[in-house]
Parts: sequence; C-alpha cells; structure tokens
Amino acid sequence: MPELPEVETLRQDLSREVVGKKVKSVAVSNGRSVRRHPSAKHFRALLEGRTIKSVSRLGKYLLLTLDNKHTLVVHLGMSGQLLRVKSAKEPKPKHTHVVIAFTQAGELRYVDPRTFGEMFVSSPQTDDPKAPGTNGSSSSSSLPPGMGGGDGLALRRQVPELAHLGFDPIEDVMSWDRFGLLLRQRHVALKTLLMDQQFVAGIGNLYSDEILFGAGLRYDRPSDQLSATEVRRLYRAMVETLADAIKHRGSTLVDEQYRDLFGEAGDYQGSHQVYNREGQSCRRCRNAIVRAKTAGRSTFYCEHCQV
DNA sequence: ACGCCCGCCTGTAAGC
DNA sequence: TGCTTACAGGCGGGCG
Repeated sequence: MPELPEVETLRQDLSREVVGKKVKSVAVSNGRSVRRHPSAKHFRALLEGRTIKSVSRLGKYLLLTLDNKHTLVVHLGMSGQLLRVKSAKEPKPKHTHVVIAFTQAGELRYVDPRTFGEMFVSSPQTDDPKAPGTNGSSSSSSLPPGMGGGDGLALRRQVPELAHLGFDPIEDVMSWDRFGLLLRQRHVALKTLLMDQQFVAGIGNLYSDEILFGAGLRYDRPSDQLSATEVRRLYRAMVETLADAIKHRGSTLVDEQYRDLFGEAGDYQGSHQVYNREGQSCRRCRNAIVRAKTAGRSTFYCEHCQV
C-alpha cells in the first residue's frame, strides 16, 4: 500500500521526468479511476494541451500543477502504480486504466488492479479574487509553512478537495510542544490517530506500526496520556522513520505491487522492525513479534519494547 | 467523540 | 488437484 514514503519517491521521480512535458492525448479505459468527473471525456478535456509545471505531494496525494493553475491529483489507493514508459509500443500491463501521452514522446500510465485509487483534475478555489490581505487569512493560519515540494497552505487552497488533510509530517515542521498539544486534544488510540488523515496526512497501516515501534509505544496507548518524553519520542520516530523510508525509496512487499516510476522495487522492507513479522524475533530484544487486530486491521508490535 | 463494521475491488494463498 | 474462503487495507459512510 503506497504511503507517504512511496508517494514521495514517486514525486521525486516525476519532478525529474514529467515537468515541462505537454499532454498530447489522454486515454481512459476504466472510468472508475476518474470517478469524480461526470465522464472520461470531461477528464480528458481538462488535461489535453496542458503542460506540467511542478509536482508536489500532500500526504498520500500527488499533485501535478498544470500551466493553467489546475492540478492533476493522483491517489494510488491500495494498488495503484504510476509508470513512465519511453514508448507507447511497450506492452501495457493488465489494469492499465489511464494513459497520458506527451508531445515529446513517452507516456505516463496509471495501473490499478483494485481500483481503490483515482485521478482527477482540480480547479483552484475561487474565493475572493480581489485585493489580497484584506481579511488576513493568508499567512496567519494555524498551520506551519511547508519547506520542500510546496507550501502546504498554498497547496490546500490550490486543491480544495484536499483541504481536510492534516499536517504533512515531512513538509510541515512543528515543535514538540505543539505536537503534544495536538495529541492532548484527542482521546484515541495512538495508532488510530497516526492513521487519521485529518490529523496527520500520509501514514497508513505499515508505517504507523513502524513508527510506534521506533517510539517504543503500544498502538493502543491513549493519545492524551503521554509524558513529555514520550511525545518527543513519538514525533522523532514519526519524522525519522518516514525520512529513512524515503531514503530507501519506500517498501515493496512480497504480496504487494508498489513500484517506482520506472517499475523498480523499493528497499525499505528489509529494514522493517515489526510489520509483517509476526512470530519472528524482535531485532532489539529477540522476543517474538505479536499480531493484534484493531478495527479489522492487523497490527504488529513487540510486547517487550513497546509499552 | 469514538470504536467498529461495511462496501468497494482483485490477486494471492491457505484450507478442505 | 480444484474449489472455496480469507485476507490484504485506504477511504467514506453508517451505526451504536
């Protein structure tokens, strides 16, 4: 399942490979992948003739900014892949639902067996196009500014459909104090909170387990009952685990199909501490990793290292 | 407010 | 060996 590290790897690849390219034609062979649009034709018309100006990321969403300020948004869901091929002649894998051909030759293909993912073209928010600064809502917001792929606030305005997303753990830096404050505003299990996209955007089942191991905290610890040290450990583990996974170009598991833009597997699965390691020995204390069920989902953790 | 379940999907693998 | 069932889970929605 592509989560933040996998999507960020794709963002880096895309910004080198498709920025500056102009869309020649778009072919949609499964309308479900563009289900936000009234029709495939509608989706195509918004893309054809446009040039890709930049590539950003918000949580698990890829944002390709177009030359008319519209944005091509891609969400990979459970099984989505974005593949760049040099020639249209290369054989199309099964479940290729969208093909974007560029005028400079080459294609961007969207493949998604389970069709949980989607693509759509978003129009920027048309709120108050008059003088800027009159109501002062631009820079005084509660969200901190982003650093890399783009300003988180600007991106949220650019794509109103993603306004509900919480802070991005890599782009939006925040103090331990503020993180602790946010944790105390809720009373939920830590794993639930890490996976809540409205709280923090980009973390799914795999990385929430890895982060909680890194922090030495159990998945079911209530979010409003952490000591200052534990808050700090959790924040640090979140940022470091994700950054480390990005360095390794994400996780490609045996039963999964995450691939980068060129079809290459990620490398981080070898560094997993708990995920999918039920019965295997903890790399830190040698006790067996345990599997639990929460809300019908699997959770892996070490009963000795996580308290 | 929160936990939990369902439906949406297909491919893989375990079970009988 | 072949069929059936369970499982994988992001996300939105509903229910208690």
